[in-house]
Amino acid sequence: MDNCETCLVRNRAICSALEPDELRDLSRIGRTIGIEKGETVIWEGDDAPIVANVVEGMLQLSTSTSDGREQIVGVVYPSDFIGRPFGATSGNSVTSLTDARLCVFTRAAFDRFAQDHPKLEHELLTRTLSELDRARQWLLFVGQRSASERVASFLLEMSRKLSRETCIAAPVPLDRFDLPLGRRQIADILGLTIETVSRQLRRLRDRKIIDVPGRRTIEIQDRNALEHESGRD
Amino acid sequence: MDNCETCLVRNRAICSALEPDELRDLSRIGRTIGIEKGETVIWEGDDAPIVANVVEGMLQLSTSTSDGREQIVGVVYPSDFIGRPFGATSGNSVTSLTDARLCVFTRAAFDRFAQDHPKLEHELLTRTLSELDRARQWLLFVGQRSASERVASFLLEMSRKLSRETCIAAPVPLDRFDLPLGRRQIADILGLTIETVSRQLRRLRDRKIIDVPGRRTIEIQDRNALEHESGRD
DNA sequence: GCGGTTTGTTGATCGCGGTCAAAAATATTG
DNA sequence: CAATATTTTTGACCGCGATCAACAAACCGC
Repeated sequence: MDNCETCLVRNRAICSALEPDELRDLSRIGRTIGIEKGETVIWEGDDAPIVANVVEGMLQLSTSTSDGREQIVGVVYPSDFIGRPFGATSGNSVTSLTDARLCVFTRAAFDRFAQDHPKLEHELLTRTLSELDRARQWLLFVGQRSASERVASFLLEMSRKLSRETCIAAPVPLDRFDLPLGRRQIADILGLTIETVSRQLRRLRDRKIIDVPGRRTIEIQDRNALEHESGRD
Repeated sequence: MDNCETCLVRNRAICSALEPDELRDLSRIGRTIGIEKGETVIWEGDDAPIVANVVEGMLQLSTSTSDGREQIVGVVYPSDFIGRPFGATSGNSVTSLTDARLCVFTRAAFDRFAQDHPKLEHELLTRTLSELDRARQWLLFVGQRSASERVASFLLEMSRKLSRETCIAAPVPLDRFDLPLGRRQIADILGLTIETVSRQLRRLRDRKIIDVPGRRTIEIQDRNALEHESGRD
């Protein structure tokens, strides 16, 4: 791998559990790759040969029923870990929503490395436990939230995530930002149709809670109202 | 703890990763308790002081929104592990759906034990990864399945689970069984109302796919048709 | 600039499953 | 066993969000 010292997610990814010399060993078995929007890096049901850290970008995890319906089961951001170590086949596909960069390892090499480094395994365990909690939060979202709540929550989440990425020191949510996703992708993530997303955005605009000057630009005009709409998570 | 050698889940719970002497050490810090139907053993948001193996019975994991709506995010069976080790607060409540028996540990003692036994941690990690997959399957269920698919899947699942419990050697699904749950609980698990569950059961009965001789008794008359209704998972 | 394509918006309609209300079946108690 | 409480079934109705269809706007190559 190129250079862990300058890595954007050095302190937030699983690597943070390792000492400098261990990190060097790990870096020997990995490499970073760039992937472009829309690419699928792991296929559901496959005995996926890789695992990876997300360095940059935004990817979706999706599962589908035998008759073709698809459900987004999660979204991952920089410093998140993707793939299924330790033998089992991956239960979901991983597709990039934006251009992205990953720090990938062959699963075999990663598994071996993990077995020898309990600290890494422990870190992976706590992360997986958190991931499980997030998945269950998502369940609440999909199972209980109305369309308007979903759209409002989504906008707030994006406002947070986008500020985070640009400036680590000051995670102040942005009131104006460009969506990195199209309506189709937003709709998929929220489990709605693009028409419903569009209508909800218009409703929020009519009520002067947000403004949508360009199709991809969002300006939050009344944050409190938006939080209220979201069901105050 | 009383007696790990005769424990019903000795070979299926996390304990299976341990050698006899290690198991003895673990057993020193745990104890089995009986709980009755409806009891909540872990509260959402609490800094839950315990973790446990399920020995007998069936429990639900649930999360709720700030405004009171509740979502069942999982169901656990014998040999499953519950609770949140390593410090974080529990993201969901755990409530027994039937009378149950748990093998409980204080979280502090369990955490310490796990740190000293990487094998146990590894086992816990692989289980948590599987649990994550199950949660994401559940997401698909809640997000995409129609009421009839949900009810059909549920009946098939119960038919499998109930046979498993009675006879480990021959996991042949039962065609006739008593539901351990009332309509209210079934509805909660499936994310439906009791009325809808009732109507779907009647629809299946009318079509001679199942029979419901007593309110809690189910007899599967046409398993293929039922599988077809379930969307063939 | 202009056609063509993709992406997003708006409108009309429909169906699933929720809600409310009441009846029926079953459990529980004295 | 009657009397009450609880659980389940059934019916009537309604609203949210999907679907289908048409239109508008941005993007693209030339």
